[in-house]
Amino acid sequence: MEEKKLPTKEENYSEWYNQLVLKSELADYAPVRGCMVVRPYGWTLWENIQKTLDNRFKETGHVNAAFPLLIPMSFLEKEKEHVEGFSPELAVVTHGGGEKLEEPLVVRPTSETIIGTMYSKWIQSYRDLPVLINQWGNVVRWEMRTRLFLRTLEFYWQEGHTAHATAEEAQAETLQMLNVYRDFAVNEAAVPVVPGRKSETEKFAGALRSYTIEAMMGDTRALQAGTSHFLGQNFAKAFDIKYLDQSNELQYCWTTSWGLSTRFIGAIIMTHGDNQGLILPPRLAPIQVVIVPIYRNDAEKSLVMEAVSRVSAELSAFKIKIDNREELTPGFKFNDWEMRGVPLRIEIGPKDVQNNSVAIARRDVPGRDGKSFVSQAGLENTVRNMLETIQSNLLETATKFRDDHIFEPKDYGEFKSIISEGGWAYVWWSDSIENEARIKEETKATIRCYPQEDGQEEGTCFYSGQKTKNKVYFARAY
RNA sequence: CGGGGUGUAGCGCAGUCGGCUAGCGCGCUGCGUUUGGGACGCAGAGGUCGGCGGUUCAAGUCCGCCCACCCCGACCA
Repeated sequence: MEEKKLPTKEENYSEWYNQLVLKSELADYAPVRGCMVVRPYGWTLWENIQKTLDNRFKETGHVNAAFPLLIPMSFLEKEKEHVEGFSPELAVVTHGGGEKLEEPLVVRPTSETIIGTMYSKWIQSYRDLPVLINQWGNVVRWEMRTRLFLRTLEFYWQEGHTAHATAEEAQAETLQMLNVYRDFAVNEAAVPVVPGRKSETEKFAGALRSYTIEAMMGDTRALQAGTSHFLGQNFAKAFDIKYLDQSNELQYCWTTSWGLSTRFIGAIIMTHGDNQGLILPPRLAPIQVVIVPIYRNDAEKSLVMEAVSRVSAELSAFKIKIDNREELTPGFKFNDWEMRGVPLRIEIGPKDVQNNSVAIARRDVPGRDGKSFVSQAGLENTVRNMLETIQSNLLETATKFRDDHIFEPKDYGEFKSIISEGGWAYVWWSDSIENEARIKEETKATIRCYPQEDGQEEGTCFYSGQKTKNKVYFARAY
């Protein structure tokens, strides 16, 4: 069974990641370079992410809508920084219906421009505000180097676009949605993240301020797992989004945008996966419990299957899968479902029927230690408790891993060895675009975020030696 | 776009000082035995050797051009 074996995580991280995505049947390569086919197992995971996030969006007053895939080129050109930021990675449609188009259309890389255009029509009065709309969809960015889930030419995401009467309200929305992402990452995906503000160089093209949740992957590299942008009045002015306020004066709106993509699936894989394969957080897993029946002959089979259907009925509150494939041995199935990250496995064999028990194995605890025998009585509670234990254990393990790899270097020498040996540097930093660029050039590390605004304490910048109130995380990133 | 690498069965590969009918492992199909940690036996199916051109009695193998993909950089959610 050479084919099912994964490269080890430690020896070849990217190969491990790639094989894991392919073999667990989350995704496959598409016949177009850099594009990805999300397979049913992966898409179900994405749907669970969607449902969870969508609920949070609704709870915070947002509604969903759909905007076009194709955007006139001129729309993008209305905001200078925006078009400069995105033009290198645009896919452009030049022909339609067999004829050359008068104006080329771009396949949306993000929808600020088309949504802004619509908002300028829809918004007239302060009574129309705020507008709180989200869109689930796909976008295309012509990236040079791609990687399944992490960076593909086409990806699936949600993008929220809101318009407000005041800067304060828009800023509050930006931070609220950042917090929705943070909460989702930590409490649903068990991915510990550092929320914070992006540096000037790293911010979104056209934004006044960008915020991010940064996650640490199993190789200690950082991943931007979700972003929320305060766009100020940049897009409102470019797209003429204006309203009459209560004193009958014309004002520009303040807008925000925020997004989280299928990249987050990559974050889950790289945060929790081990040498055995995926480990999916119970709250998002497409299959939470797999039941593997074990029998030697028809007599045993009918006894066992009878118990299996009783147990599965008992567990109807969970997402369960009965693996009744006849042609495969139990041992094979154990490994198969472990590779695909199913949090709990229940084995039911003749002995269990006799003892009114089941064998239950935790994916997050490798080997025999994770396996125990429990009574069929009260199984629903047992399973619920174990899933919760797994969920919190994953978060705990990932948080410890992250914290163990964050260091506070005193000087640039220490900084360089931390970055090259694998870790994040948490340092005092006095803003300097030139110094930031030099550090990136020399170490490949970038500022991941400013975790706090307006710190009270003061320290000495590790690079320039100047006094500063800001601390930042530096890391190599995906 | 720079540097490196690979294209031979669904997947992973061997075969490359030209040579006769192109091979191995896994997977796939059928039958039988198996089944509590990646089962075994027997019998099968499956290939324009990435493409085009050249050299030769003879090309998967040598030469030229092209194409695709992967890895490392610059760019990015």
